Amino acid sequence: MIRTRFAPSPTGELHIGGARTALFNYLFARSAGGEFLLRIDDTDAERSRKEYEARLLNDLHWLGLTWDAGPDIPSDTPLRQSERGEIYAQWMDRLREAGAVYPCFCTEERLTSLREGQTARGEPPRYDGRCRSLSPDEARRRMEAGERPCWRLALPEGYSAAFNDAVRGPQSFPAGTIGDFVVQRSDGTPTYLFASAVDDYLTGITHVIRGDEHVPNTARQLAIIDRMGWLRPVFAHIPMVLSADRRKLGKRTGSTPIREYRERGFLPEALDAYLATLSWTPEAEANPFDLASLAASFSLDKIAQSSPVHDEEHLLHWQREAIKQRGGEALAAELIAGEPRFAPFEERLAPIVADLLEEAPFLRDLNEALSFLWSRSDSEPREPWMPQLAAELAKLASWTPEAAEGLLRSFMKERGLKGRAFFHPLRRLLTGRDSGAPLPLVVFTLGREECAARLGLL
RNA sequence: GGUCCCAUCGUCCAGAGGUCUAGGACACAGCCCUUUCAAGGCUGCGACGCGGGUUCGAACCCCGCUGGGACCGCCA
Repeated sequence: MIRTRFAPSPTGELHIGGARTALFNYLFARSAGGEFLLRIDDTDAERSRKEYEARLLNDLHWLGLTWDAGPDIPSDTPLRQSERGEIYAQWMDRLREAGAVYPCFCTEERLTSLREGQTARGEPPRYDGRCRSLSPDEARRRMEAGERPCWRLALPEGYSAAFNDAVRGPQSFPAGTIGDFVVQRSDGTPTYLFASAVDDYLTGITHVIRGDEHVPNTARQLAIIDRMGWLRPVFAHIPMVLSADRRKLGKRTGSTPIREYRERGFLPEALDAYLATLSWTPEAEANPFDLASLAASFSLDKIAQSSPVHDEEHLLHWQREAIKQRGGEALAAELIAGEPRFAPFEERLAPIVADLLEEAPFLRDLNEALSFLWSRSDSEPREPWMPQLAAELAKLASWTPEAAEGLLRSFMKERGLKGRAFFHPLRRLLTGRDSGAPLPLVVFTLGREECAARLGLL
């Protein structure tokens, strides 16, 4: 059974890059009839915040993603790393028993100057393995004296890692590229590298789909996985989404939180459809606004290897398409839900909404564009022919947009009025604006009485 | 600096040696439609980074260069 996971750290809000990683994991799992897990990687107690976790879940839900296991789903196995301390401790013991790790007493200062020296000499900065040669007795003595070491994985001599990436193909890391890395901090908590590998193993993750900034980590995690003799998951590193300045989409560089797009009125299906075009394209037959359809079209080997640039213009395009997709009927209902004053026009609202949504990509625009329905502008000048028009409108046999249009046209012709000379003052009076939906639709939506009232008949 | 990755219109994607005088979408420009602003329809603008190979033939394969990016934490 295919099983994927999205494992964000609750240290900030979900943004485009994270959402896209989550979506791809979701899509891949669903495309294979597998499971999608949500795990919270909060081993960094200092930076992790509970409120971010809640927001993460909220945003993910809003995007329409569902998971088969997650921190909000009751289970025997907690999916929050901060609650899995005992599990990591157990596996750390195994690592220790196997002699795969050693305690390191190096100070932060030494580590820093070590790095600086290496960098200055043009060497790759990495731990030099000094504490590896510490005798067990010495190590015990220092621990008993109160020193708190961190624990590093003892990389085999000449360790090099190779794996086959599902999107990037064969990858290899020459020996000597990485040094003995920390698996457990001196405060006893596991590092991401270790906790993540353990969890992926324990939860049966078959495919690790993540941003390609993690490629170097894979070599390290492979060292753990191989040392423990675990079955390796398939790794699929997807190109990171870049901001317009072509930098990593980070906290600082133009990474608008998903929450903000939501607040600005974007539709979740618009976000999903947009996200799906970043390094991937759904097949032509797929409905980009439907996650199931997207999933049916998804495949890892169709993911491009170059980094896409986040472009809000494109997002906006998908928003336009998505809102059209929703249709006048559904949108009219939402409009009323948000603004009760639209209620009186309920049964005539859909057509004008359908027309308007072509130019108004957001619900709030629709709201704005239609506010004339419940707010009259009585200060507009009335033309002498208006009461007569109102009278004819009142006698109209059937009240439909088509009938209204027919009457408007013939009335205009009979009076010898030119298009603009007729429509413009009418629009001003009826809506208080210079532009908007086609007048016949405006008239139809307002209704007989309201038209009569505004035209000065009553 | 080291390691790894990437390289098609301004942007997002197609393109898996001939069907490519490179296709679509967004943006932009023009035209049409039109009571208005839009939308829509049509047309246009616009790219295989450079240099070498391999091949009868290269956007697609190889090498080099250039450019861009990521990573090198007791962050994830």
